[in-house]
Parts: sequence; structure tokens; C-alpha cells
Amino acid sequence: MEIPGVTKSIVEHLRSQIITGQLKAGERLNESVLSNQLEISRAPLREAFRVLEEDQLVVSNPRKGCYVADLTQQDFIELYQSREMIEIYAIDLLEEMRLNELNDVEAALKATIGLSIPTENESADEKLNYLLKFADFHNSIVKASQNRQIIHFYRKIGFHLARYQFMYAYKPGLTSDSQKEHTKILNLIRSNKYDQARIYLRHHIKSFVNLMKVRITS
Amino acid sequence: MEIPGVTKSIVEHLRSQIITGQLKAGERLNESVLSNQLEISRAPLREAFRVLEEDQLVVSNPRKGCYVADLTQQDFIELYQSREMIEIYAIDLLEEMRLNELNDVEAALKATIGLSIPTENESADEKLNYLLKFADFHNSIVKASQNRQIIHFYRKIGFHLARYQFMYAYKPGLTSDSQKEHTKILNLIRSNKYDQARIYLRHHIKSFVNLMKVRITS
DNA sequence: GTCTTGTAGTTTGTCGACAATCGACCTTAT
DNA sequence: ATAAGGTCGATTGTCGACAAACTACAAGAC
Repeated sequence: MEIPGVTKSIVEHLRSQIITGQLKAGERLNESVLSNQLEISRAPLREAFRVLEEDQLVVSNPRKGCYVADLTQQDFIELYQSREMIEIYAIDLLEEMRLNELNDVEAALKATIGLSIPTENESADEKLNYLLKFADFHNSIVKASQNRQIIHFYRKIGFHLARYQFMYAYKPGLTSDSQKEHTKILNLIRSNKYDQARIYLRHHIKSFVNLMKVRITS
Repeated sequence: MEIPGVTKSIVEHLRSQIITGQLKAGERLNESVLSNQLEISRAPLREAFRVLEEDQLVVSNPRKGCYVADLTQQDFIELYQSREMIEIYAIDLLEEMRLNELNDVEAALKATIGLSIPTENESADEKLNYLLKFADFHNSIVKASQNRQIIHFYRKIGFHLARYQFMYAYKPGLTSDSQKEHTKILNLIRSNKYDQARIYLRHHIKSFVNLMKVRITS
């Protein structure tokens, strides 16, 4: 036998392939073909399919096979509603706990300073990594809420969000603004201005959505 | 071969066994034993494990096996925070959409009228069914929001909620109050008093949590 | 020409078997 | 007596093979 935990690594591999678009929406996932490519048997591959299906990154028709999940504009809207719901509620919880240290949030914010935008011809993994660094700011706020259920759900929708952003948002235009807005949100929470933080966060998310909408439709 | 979709039915079987406590928290899930009992091979069983693991109803230690997930009081608190977050936001969405018909909500509410409480010696499935009928009221509100991501997440945490309620809440005491409170919430939404609906819903959930806390600790 | 039916090839769903690892028990040395 | 180490059974992780179902294509009936 080789390394244990093949299923887990297959899940991560396929997930990043889907997010980065190397596996396209609607694409068929043939078990034999994939298991040959990845040089594993079909059993762990099928286990990976079940995980990805549960996360709604693939859909499976019984006796027909698995396909990469579609990517509709409606999904995009619903995902950002979910994101807004979670992040706003995370701040509610921070307020309730009187928690405003947020060292991890600051660390995530600092990690984005001076980050240069990947060019078109850089590898998919490079681009994805860049996106995830920015997403980490939002992740760290949700993590600070210390609600594991919500963190779990946010992580899941994070994969879908990354998928959209990978298609439309890894190009210049947003990052510098994001940086400033992230800083402002962090400062508002730190000075216990939770109401303002929520309002500003909502604004931050909605303006991003509007920007993305333009890109999607154009 | 037998019926297709064995994995799916295994998932549902194990899930209801876990919710009803026939499989207890922390219990070991031996693959050979279970596959013999259920008269299936280990392959679809392992696929089912991956699904349940993703839903956090089982935890898996690599090379050690799967166990039924624990059931801590902290989980209980976090689940009810999630529930509050989702249902309140669902009403936000209803308000945004100016949606106040809610025929499905009314249907779910009516389905609980005159429902008698299962006695101790009734079957686990009977008890579970009773609980799910009451939960359907809350489900139908979330469904009315038409956000599939949120509906999906709510369904997931619904299984965990059912698990707690099965342990502590299928006995008399809550139902008649719940009925009244559900009716009030529906009426508030219908008359476009969304703010009041949110406040009352929050109160409804929190009072239930407090009642459950007493039962858990006593 | 179109619709039906049959057939061959492909693909999924399931199974039993093997290899690697883990855990419990027993032995042995200090 | 306790701790270290080795051995054996039990269990997971993986694989290849078989059977059922589906798809596509072709031949034939109307």
C-alpha cells in the first residue's frame, strides 16, 4: 500500500481542480478514466465523489455518473447572501462575547499587504493561493465567533465562492479597495462600534457582488 | 444485484439510527460487523461513512475507524445559534422579497394540530416522525427564503437538532406552547410585521434553548 | 421517412480478497 | 513489579473482477 488517506487527498485534488476550472462545470467525471489518471482504484475515488457531492461541488445521477456542478448566477447570489448572513452574525457573536482582540484577523489582513496580483499565465494554484489569502480575512472573522457549525458551513461555501472568484475576480481592480475596507472593518470592531462594522461589512460585500455581477454578465 | 442506490439508503438508515440514539454517541462503527448486519459489502458502507462524516454525524480516525460523533452541550449551543442565525435571516429575505403568502408554512403548522405525544414505549421511528413534524414549521420558513445554500445547511443542522431533541424533548411540556408561538410568528409575517416576527422568533428559540438546558443539566 | 426493437459496448454498483497497520496480549529483562 | 519489545489477531485501506444497467447504433416494421 501507499500513503494512507488517499481519499482525502483525492477530495482535495478534485476540489481544487473544480475551483480553478481545470474541471469545468457540467463536465463528466468518468470513474475509470479518472482512476487511471490519478493511478488509484475506483473505491477511494467513489468515496471522494460522495464527499464532493455532499459539498455540492459535484452532482451524481444514480447509474449515470457524476458531473461537475453547474455554476449559475442564481447560485452566485445565494452564496453571497449566505456569506452576508454568516459574517454579520459572526459580528453579533463577537459583540455578545465582548471579543475585540482579533489578532488572527489582523494577521490575515497583514498577510495581504503588498501582495501582487498573479498574471494570466501564472499557474492555477498560484492564482488560487492569492484568492485564498484575501478570503482569509473573512475566514478569520468567522473563526473568531468560535461557533464550529458556522465555521464549518462558511468553509464549505468558501469553496464555491473561490470558484466564482477564480472565474471573474483574480484580475486587478478590487484588491486595493478590499485592503482599505478590511482595515476599516477591523478597526470598527476593535473600537466596539459593532453596528457600524455590520453596516460597513454589508456594504463591502454588496459592492463586491455588484462588481462581480457586471463581470459575469459582460 | 439488488436495488440501486444502496449507499443512499445506508446513509439514511445510519443517520436515523444515530439521531434516535440506537447508535450511541462515541460508539464504534465496525465495518465488517455493520456490513454483515445490513447484508451489504464494505464498499457502499464506506461511501456512506464519508457522507455522514461530511455531515459531522460520525468522526473518522484514519486507520482506526469511524465513531458516532459526540454530543456536547457546547454543540447544542452552537447549533441553536446557527438556527437563530438562519431563521432570522430567512425572514430578512422574505421581507426583501415582500413574500408573505407562506402556504407551505401554514400547511406545516396545520400538520401539527392535534398531534399526540408519543409515549415512551413507542418505536423510535414514531417518535422521530413526531419531532420532524414540528420541525417542519421552521423548515418551511427557511424553504420560503428560496436560498438553496441556506436550505441545504439548515437541513444538515436539522439532523443534529433532531438528535438533541430526541434525547431531551420528545416528552410532554413544549408542544402546546410551540403551537401557539408558531401561529403568532406566521401571523406577524403575514401582516408584514417583520421586525416583530424576528424578535418573537428569537424569543421562541431562546426560550426553547433555556428549557432544553435545564433538561440536559438535570 | 419515422418509429420500434434488438444488440453490442461502455459504465456504474457491488462484492470478495489481499496487504498494511493497529491494538492487545504475552514474554522478558531490568 | 514495571517497562520495553515482540507476536498474533483484528480491522482498515485498497484493489481487481463481475454483474446489472444504461447508451448508442443499427436493422427491421409500419
